[in-house]
Amino acid sequence: MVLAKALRRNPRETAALIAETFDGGGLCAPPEIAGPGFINFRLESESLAARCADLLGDERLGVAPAPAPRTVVLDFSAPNVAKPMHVGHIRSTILGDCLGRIARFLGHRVVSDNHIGDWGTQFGMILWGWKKLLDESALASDPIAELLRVYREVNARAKADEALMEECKAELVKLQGGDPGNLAIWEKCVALSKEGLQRIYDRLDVSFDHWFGESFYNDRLAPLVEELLAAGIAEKSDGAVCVFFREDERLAGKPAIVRKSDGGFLYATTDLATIDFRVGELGADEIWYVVGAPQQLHFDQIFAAAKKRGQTVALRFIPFGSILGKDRKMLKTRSGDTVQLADVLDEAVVRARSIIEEKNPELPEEEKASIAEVVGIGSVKYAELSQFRMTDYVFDWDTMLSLKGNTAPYLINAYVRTRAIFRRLGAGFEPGGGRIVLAEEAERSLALRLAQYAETVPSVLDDFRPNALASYLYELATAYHHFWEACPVLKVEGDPRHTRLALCELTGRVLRHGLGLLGIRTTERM
RNA sequence: GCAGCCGUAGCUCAACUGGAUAGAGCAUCUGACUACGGAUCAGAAGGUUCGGGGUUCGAAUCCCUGCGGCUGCGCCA
Repeated sequence: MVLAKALRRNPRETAALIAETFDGGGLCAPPEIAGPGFINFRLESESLAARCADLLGDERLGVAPAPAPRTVVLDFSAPNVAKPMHVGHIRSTILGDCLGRIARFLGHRVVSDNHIGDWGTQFGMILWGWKKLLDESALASDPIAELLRVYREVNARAKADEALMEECKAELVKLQGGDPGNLAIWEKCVALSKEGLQRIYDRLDVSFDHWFGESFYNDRLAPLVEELLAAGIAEKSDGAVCVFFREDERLAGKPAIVRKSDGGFLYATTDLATIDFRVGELGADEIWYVVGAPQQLHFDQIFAAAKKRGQTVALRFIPFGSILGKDRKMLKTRSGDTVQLADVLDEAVVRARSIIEEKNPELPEEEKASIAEVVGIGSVKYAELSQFRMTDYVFDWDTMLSLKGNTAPYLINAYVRTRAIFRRLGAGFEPGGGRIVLAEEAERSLALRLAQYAETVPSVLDDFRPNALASYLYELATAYHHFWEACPVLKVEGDPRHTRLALCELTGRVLRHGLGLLGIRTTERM
């Protein structure tokens, strides 16, 4: 129909012409024309069966590597130092990690860089609090919690006390001026925070190639601003240095400030310096920013400024919406605080554990614990990845840990069932154990689904939609359950048995692999 | 005020970027089992895709407009 439109011809006639001249070469039956001009190709069972046999021998499960691999610097997670990660960081961390896994699998060179907020105004308050409010023993037992307590308290006090706010600013100025005492405290804070963050990343199975935080760029900022001024890209305005975008209708009234009137720099400055570094030192062809949607304007400005400087690197902003509570407001605890990521993970594991306890109490303790970890963390990740990143979504334990529907437990369970067959069989899959003959409709539709993995995985990167992969896996699991109901495996013999074992084996592999691309582990039992 | 994102079943979400009768899950109702793991499956019901125009063979999707929600808008990050 697209072709007919371009040729300005009748869609049905065009379709008929194509259908007549098409030679399926044995792959599929003669095409049929339907509706306003659709052409339906029906795969022959033999070619579909041959495809399954190929997939069984293919570690990549049919997914072709990208024809033109790129070097992608992936900017995600990026929490602030001395503040705990809260649920808002969940999306960036999980989405970014997943996109990195998929890009790597497709053959791209992915350099993940955790651009942590380890420099900035918040350190004025932290330094003041460190000196006046710090509880050393609390710091020793739980550094992150103590840093948070201090930060919150100073923040609350400073809001109501202008003199205190000035003292905080003075501490910041000392730090920025290189005061040894403040620098030492700052370094200690950063080190402690990194340890705490790493523990969460370990649990999430997320890792980074680099942690080039904001402070890494400190001595590159002044020269950058001078260069911008010299090139006529930036200009002075009310004492500050700004980049204006007068030629751009949308950004015309919204300059990016790269140096404050007091001489300080801002995150726009850092972000521009960061682009230089990533292109120059990391060899980036593309930079992907997995950052919340509210930062849209900021990235529009940064990208426009980079373009003015002649940067040709492909800059991609990958925004996402907010996580809401059941009241449809930003997720908060009962006491009104932001919800901490570590608490979310703990609760997910506890809830998963109690479900396992109920369903399968006879499993060994140790196995129960590890299953609970996989299912709990997997559920949190899957809830995130299974929906379109831009929609604000409602955080709901019962939905994400449900054993039914589009959830991690359902998918992991489907995988477990594929393994159960072979456990019962007492042996692994034997590729030479017979012929694959797709006789039943449930076998055919499952095989078709399996063959579609090849096209589903690359499509995720078209618009950065992991939910497309999630939804494929869910449909695969559903197809497998239909097959399971309709086609007994171990009660038949010969080719039907081999065919069904092959389908179980392939389904298991695709589920495990696909969940792996989402950053979710599987278990053999649950 | 200006800009961005969003608005789909009672609820939570899809819809391969312009295609066929808009699909799932939850909740509701009806069925199947002494089960190769029922942690399952079959079925029913549920819709003016926020309203109104437009573009075309064809619109949830693109354009215009109104309404509603969220977010951002020169010296925080």
